[in-house]
Amino acid sequence: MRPSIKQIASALNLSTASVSKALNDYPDISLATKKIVKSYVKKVGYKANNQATYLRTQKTMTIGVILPDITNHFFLEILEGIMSQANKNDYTVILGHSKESEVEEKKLIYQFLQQKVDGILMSLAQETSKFDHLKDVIENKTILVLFDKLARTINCSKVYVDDKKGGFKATRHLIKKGCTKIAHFRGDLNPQNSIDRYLGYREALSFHKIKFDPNKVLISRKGSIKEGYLLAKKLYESGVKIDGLFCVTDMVALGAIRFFKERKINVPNDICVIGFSKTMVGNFVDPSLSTVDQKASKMGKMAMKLFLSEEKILKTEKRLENQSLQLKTKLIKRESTSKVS
Amino acid sequence: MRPSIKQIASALNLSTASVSKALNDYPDISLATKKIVKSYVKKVGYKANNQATYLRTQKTMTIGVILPDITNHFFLEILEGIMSQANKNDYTVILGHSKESEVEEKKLIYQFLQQKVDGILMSLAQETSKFDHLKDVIENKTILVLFDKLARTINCSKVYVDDKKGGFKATRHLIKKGCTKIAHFRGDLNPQNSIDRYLGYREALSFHKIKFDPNKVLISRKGSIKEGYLLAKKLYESGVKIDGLFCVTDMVALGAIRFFKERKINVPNDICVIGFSKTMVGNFVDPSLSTVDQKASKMGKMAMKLFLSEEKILKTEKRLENQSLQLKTKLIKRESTSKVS
DNA sequence: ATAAATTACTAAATCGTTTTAGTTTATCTT
DNA sequence: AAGATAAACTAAAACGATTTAGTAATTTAT
Repeated sequence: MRPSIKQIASALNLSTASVSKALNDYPDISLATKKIVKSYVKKVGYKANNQATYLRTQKTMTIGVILPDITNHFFLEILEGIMSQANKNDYTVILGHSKESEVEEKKLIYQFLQQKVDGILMSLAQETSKFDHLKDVIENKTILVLFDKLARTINCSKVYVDDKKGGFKATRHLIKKGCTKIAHFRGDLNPQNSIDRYLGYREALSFHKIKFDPNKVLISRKGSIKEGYLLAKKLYESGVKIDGLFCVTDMVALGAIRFFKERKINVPNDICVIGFSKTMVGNFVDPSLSTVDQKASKMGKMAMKLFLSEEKILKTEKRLENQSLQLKTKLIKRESTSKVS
Repeated sequence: MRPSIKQIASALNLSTASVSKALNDYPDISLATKKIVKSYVKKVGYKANNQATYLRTQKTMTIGVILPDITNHFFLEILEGIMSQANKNDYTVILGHSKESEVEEKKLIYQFLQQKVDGILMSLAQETSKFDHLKDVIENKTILVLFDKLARTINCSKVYVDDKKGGFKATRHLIKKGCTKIAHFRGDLNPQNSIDRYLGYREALSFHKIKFDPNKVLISRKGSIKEGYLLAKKLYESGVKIDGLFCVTDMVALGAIRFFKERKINVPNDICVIGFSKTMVGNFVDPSLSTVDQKASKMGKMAMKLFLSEEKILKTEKRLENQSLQLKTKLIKRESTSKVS
């Protein structure tokens, strides 16, 4: 077992206070003893016990991360971004998986508060509609950073993507490829993201003087492949003719493409299809899927950076001061829209 | 801020000892006071401070999980399995990402030991060749459970897949489809997994009286899509004719298929291809990829269960007693081998 | 009626650190 | 040379829980 400060102190004929101070570079310890302590500590492999340290400092050097869907590559890239930044700054990451459930999300938050994490970085579950648990985080003087799916009304740091502009870019891309009858499979009404993408779609249409047709807009609630397939089928059977399709997520787009393939409708020549999110799969399917990159990894990195800067302010000024950050999207052109117009 | 036991004690005119005992159902506290304490605690929302509790109990109720590649869906399914079990048993999961690097792996282990996790569940990085850090885990009386990529010589709990049988099944499947000239893109020499898959391949060949041809075996070091592509090219240009291909991972298989597509070689009719691991993508590509399912989620679940049973023994008998578990694989037949023989 | 046993509590130590408020010794002023 | 200052340490309290050993009040046994 690793030695404690007490054992080190008695081995070096010093008080525990001096050992602790030497290790933390207090000015009232002589350079000579600092050297002795540090070299001895290195020799025996002493490491401070984090839990004990917390008791005095109230800092655990851990953050809690809650993801709504751990199997979604988008969130994993975010996680990757968070973790690499966390590591650099000696933070440990506790992971929670809300499975898009509000109940699980709440449980995780209270578990994390009990673990005394220094901050919680999270994306809200689809379901989540009440935000009391988020307020509790702030009331516990724990830093809260929301990313991707967030609550506008909560007063905390936020990182999100300019979905409207993203929707605009996707739609404009289809228009530039010569599409004039562009459908949109939008997301549910609840999370702001899909509303914004829809608004971007509308804006691109009106910007290019294309008349908006509500019959070309269908709602996907779950954003699954299956739903994409079914919506494409529904649209096809309704007799509405299209030559372009912008889907709220890559998964929905993949489902739609699968349907078109079955009906021998050629993508991109008959219909151009574009998704949203740059999921991994999109690169491997045939045709490869054009999409809008949300820069997931950067999002994670930024979320962690916002946490760090808030932590700094909290330390010096004893108050939470938050900041918001909007990231730009990037159009990824691939085969599913590579029609020559 | 949440109240401490001290505040609760003084509010109820009790000692901190009695409050603590009441909450932990000690027999020397009357039922009446237990009721009073518990209802009061519920009212004010008291939750024990985990860090403080640890100091006496030496239990943090956290486990550390180290994954070599967080972007690999296989490991995420394992993580999912671990986390759902962990949640059920009130454990918190700390996540580490070794990025297939031995140095990072070591750093994470020592970070976790410092955090005083109750156990470490991990899969080794490709690179890892020395195991001193694993021994340190055990010496610190911390439970160690290895899964997937493991070190045979380390005395700890293990969950792994019967790779040899898996390789056998994959190869036999190709043979049943009528393939007689079966190539194998095997993994590197280091991790046991790829050796075993290779041995399964050999065994299936000899079982079906097909002569082994070393020219049909190529080594993939990184297991990437690109490498699969290059190996297929290399084999093709070497003039060796094949009608079946078993790849050490799905990624390698995808790369190979990409090459065959470019050369207008039809999969599965000209060459049947099968991968290993059941990654997500395999289901979406065209043709969809046959593979060997490693039951990742179950693996995670089992890893956590082994931890829990070891924890139980540790608590009662104060010693580490480990256990190993081998899981069966499952053949997933899809389009890439759907030739009619 | 007295000793023994039981019940229901509490005081205080403890876990491993950090930090405040001293204390001792040496050094500097004037 | 006496008082002030500075340097280099230490004692002890504190963080928030758990647990051992002990105590007072009540009940039981003889």
